[in-house]
Amino acid sequence: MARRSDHTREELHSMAIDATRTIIAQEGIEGVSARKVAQQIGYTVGTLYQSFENIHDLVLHANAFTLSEMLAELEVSFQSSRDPLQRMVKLAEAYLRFAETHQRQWAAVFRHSLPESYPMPDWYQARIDALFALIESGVRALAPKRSRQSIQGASRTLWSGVHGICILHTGDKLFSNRIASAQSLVQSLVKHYLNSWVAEGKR
Amino acid sequence: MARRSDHTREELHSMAIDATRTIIAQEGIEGVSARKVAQQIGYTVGTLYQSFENIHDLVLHANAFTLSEMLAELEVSFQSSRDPLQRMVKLAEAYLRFAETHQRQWAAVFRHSLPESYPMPDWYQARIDALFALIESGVRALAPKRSRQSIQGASRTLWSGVHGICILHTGDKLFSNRIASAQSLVQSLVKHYLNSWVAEGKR
DNA sequence: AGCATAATTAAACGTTGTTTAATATTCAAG
DNA sequence: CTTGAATATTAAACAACGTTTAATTATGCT
Repeated sequence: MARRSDHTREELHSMAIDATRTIIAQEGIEGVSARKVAQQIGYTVGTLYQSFENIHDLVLHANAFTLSEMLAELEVSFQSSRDPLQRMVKLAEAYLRFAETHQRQWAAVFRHSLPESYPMPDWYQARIDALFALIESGVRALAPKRSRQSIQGASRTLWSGVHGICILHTGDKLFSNRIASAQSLVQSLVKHYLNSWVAEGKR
Repeated sequence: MARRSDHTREELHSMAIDATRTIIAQEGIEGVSARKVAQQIGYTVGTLYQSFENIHDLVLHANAFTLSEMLAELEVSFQSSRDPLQRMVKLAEAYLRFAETHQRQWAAVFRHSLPESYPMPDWYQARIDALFALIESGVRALAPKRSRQSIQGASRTLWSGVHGICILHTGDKLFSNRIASAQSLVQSLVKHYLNSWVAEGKR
């Protein structure tokens, strides 16, 4: 039996999250189970339930980690270009690249649905907000004069679109990418949408 | 015990699909289970497994039904306007409206992931192809001179975008729609993207 | 009527998330 | 130190899940 002095509560917590992330990376989110995680960290399920409310809580923590990783990469890409439009293209490409590189982790984030009885925690929502804040700042640079509402709308429209391409690209096989690579789709979307949206603002 | 003369194989098949659709509509795809479906049609699980390979097969049939319903509605909307651009806007709006109206059914279609050991059946893929064919025909009307490749790319880009908006809207985790309605996002996406894409073809 | 065929069921298996009571460990007070 | 309260950990249980099995029941054919 593992002794309680072997690991602190905090250590246990992060060990479980790490194990969950490993399982997701190897088998996808469907492969995650309380028993499997427990076994991987050398404890039993009961101990796991001392650190996490339920399995959703655990997966949510693993997914939050993924979101943070992604945000870090996006921020690097964001800085990689000075031209505002090019910056948005780079950002979208980085988003797609992350989805491709960390397919299962990324899928876990956006496929995992929690029961309506279990509302999304604030600390998790904060990650998503940070993501959209980055996008909005990029869009704002393209049209500094436009209203906050307008910028928010364009950001959400654009990023929903980028997100949609990533979903249909990585997850399902809605289209074979022999015709057009996902990257070219993303480029097409960002350039054309922002092109017309910026022009609208100058009319 | 239900007698086998009570219902033909075909009746059983469609009874099970109907029951599945009802459960999805009421409780979402998470509420579907073999036992629940079996009980609702007055048989036991074993009988269900005589009509369907596994639970994925059953859900797939229910989802195919949903896709057909959606396609029918989209076709009506497609005809509702003569102007090619307006037609695409209507099409996208109809897609969003369906996603809103049949939230759980629509979510079931796009959240259900089948194991990689179980490839998507042709009859299911055919539904998706029909959907994209409709979209492509609308895009082609906007730029008849452009290459098949180009039209396919634009169609997929655009519809991935529309799809993404619907996902983030109905899941409504990502943004509160008090700023901009999903409908306005969809309109914005379709108009601006096609605007610039069509212009590019005329350069 | 009787036999073969097929449909249906009840029961089982292994898995899941979660809870429970019992046990083991820690920590503080005497 | 020892004892006792507090807590961590475990093993076992529960209900529900997908799926398979053997046994039973209904059908169709000769």
